[in-house]
Amino acid sequence: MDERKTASIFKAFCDENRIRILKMLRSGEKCACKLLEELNVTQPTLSHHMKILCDSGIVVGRKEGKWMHYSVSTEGAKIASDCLNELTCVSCGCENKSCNKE
Amino acid sequence: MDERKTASIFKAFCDENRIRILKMLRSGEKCACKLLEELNVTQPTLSHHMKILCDSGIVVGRKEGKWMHYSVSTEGAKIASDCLNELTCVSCGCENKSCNKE
DNA sequence: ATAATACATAGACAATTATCTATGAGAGGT
DNA sequence: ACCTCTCATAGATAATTGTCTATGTATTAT
Repeated sequence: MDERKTASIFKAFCDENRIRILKMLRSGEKCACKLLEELNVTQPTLSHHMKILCDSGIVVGRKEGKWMHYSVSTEGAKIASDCLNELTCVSCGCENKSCNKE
Repeated sequence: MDERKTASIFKAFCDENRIRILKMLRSGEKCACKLLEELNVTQPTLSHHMKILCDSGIVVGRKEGKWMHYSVSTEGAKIASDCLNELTCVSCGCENKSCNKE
């Protein structure tokens, strides 16, 4: 995966309001209006953050009538997790410095 | 962990040059001068990125004479990984929406 | 058809960040 | 003591990002 794409994935996690949104989504799918109630931002600002979260693949949206329901994407989360592990060599499980050698 | 701290951890991963640096560090500890050779940035810019990486806990520095050697912190990487899993509920291993309910 | 509701998009603006040049600090070599 | 080398810090600047107001687009209710 290229650096640009990797960076875009982790942008999901580097804003305080987006972290708050993700925490709210841990308990399951939430309507945008519900998220809006609990964040001190305007509706367009929430929309902006949801776009970043969806673009990163971490969150998926589902339209239902007038409402948008957002939830954490299991697949997106796995990709992010794998990506982080690959970058930090946690997953290899070895103490060998030569692992992951370029 | 509060949102501010969480965001600061993941800032390590949301810049293309920092991703490149992390990739270089996968093969083990590297001198700053070595990293500088492979990145198209000036020395102060590299220094700036290394500070962010160290502040996030993902990277640790070791001074040796005139040189600074940087490497990925296994502990920092584990914290980041746990943090990501907690945020995206990957680690719980269940399909139950009620898990992680706030 | 009209109005109301929920969300997205456009554009402006302020805060943050990435980058640079210039300089400072510490370590070694002559 | 002086110079050189490596890295950090300070300050300036441009690019990016987060936020707002205003407006547009669907969808639903009357």
